[in-house]
Amino acid sequence: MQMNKVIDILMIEDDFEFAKLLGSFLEKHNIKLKNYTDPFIGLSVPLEKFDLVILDLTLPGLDGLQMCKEIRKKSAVPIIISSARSDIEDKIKGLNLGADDYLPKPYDPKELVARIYSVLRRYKKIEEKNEPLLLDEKNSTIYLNSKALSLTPAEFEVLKILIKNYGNSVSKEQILYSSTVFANSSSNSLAVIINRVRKKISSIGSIKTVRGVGYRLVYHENS
Amino acid sequence: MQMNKVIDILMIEDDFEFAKLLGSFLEKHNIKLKNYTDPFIGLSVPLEKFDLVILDLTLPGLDGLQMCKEIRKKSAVPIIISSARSDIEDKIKGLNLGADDYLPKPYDPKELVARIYSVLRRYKKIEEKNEPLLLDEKNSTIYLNSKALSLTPAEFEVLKILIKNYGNSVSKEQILYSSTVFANSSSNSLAVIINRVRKKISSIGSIKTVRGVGYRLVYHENS
DNA sequence: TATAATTTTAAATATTTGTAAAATTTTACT
DNA sequence: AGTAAAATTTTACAAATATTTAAAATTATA
Repeated sequence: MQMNKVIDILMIEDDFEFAKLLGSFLEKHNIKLKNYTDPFIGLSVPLEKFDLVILDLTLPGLDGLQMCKEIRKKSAVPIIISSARSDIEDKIKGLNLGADDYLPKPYDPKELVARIYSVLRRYKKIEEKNEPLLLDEKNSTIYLNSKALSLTPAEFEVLKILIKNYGNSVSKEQILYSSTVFANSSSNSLAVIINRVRKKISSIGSIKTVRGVGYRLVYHENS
Repeated sequence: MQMNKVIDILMIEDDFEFAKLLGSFLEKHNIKLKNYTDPFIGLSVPLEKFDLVILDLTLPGLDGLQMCKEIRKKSAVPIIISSARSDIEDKIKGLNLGADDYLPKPYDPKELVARIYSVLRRYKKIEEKNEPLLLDEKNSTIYLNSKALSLTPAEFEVLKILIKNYGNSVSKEQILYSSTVFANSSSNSLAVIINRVRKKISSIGSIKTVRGVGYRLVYHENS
């Protein structure tokens, strides 16, 4: 996996030797591991310095599940629980307390790396959404600079397809046949709707016509 | 876990009996499972209808990893790979291809449920605390921001169906035939009830009309 | 049975989509 | 460049569909 940025991970694990070994392995994968053998000290660390937390369940003095709960109270940082207890109930409790993954010990460190990247990929996807038009299909809503656009159903369908095919042009037929909304539409009716959508998104982009074919969404330079 | 909304899951699994069994287990946890034994048919399904995909790795005719790749090409839908192959290399490949989790078979279905919720929580597909409308079917009550809404029987039925189908639109017929409350209703009577429910939930959401079809519940942005 | 609450009906209003004609832009040809 | 044909856009209005209102009918409740 291609990665330019070093990933900072906080681990709470009382087996110091294991932590050291794991740390040097992760280093090769662009991951910097900071381990605390003492959960109380680990908890006092500023969590925002880290991209992810690896939590051992069998900690001295404090239950790892309890710790997971404590972390979730103050932060949404991704958590991977790792534990020698492969008890199903522990797994379920851990995941329900807000952990993102649960990895039974012993594990192959390569799997840990894959899971770290998987969790972070998931996490990032939510963070980085800087497109001027944001499609929320479940809510049938399109946000223009995080403000909901007021669109009629037909307008929504058209813009939805254009957003989904951003970067490519879309044929008129592709739009017309995409939804029952256009069940009895002539192709001129589509032109009318395109015209109306154009006005509504004019502040951030435009719909270029691809003559003889269809349309293509483009954003303005500074968007 | 308290849950309003039914979670729609697409599964690609050639063991039909297993799928059936799992489906009825998940049902108890508010999860609706749609299984396809044929990966090619499964791939042709509109992915945006589903909240998550469960993928079996050992499929006839097509490699599961290949399938994972195909899905990722067209969608960011969460994917959990489940496989009898507990080979580390497969795990790593799967996770690196964009899967969100990898669950070796055989697994406890309870763990699957926990992992489904964990993945969806990360995707913010499910609102943990801020679900503005909470359905309590046993007590025939709907809470708006934890305050009981005053609804007539017909209003309750309508809103219940809309909440349960949050994310999808519901046809007028589907509502009308759902309960004896509407035994002798014209479709205009439904419009009147929708109108009244709209007023009651206006602070946190709205009911969008799907022209020619029915209605769909949506929540406001800041809810 | 009377009263209140709820649902239904029907008519008025409002919104969304479709149509057709005019205006504009693009293309290809001279 | 100039021009005619084709494609696309715009406009204004018509048609279809959905919403709102208020009052009548029904149902539930005391």
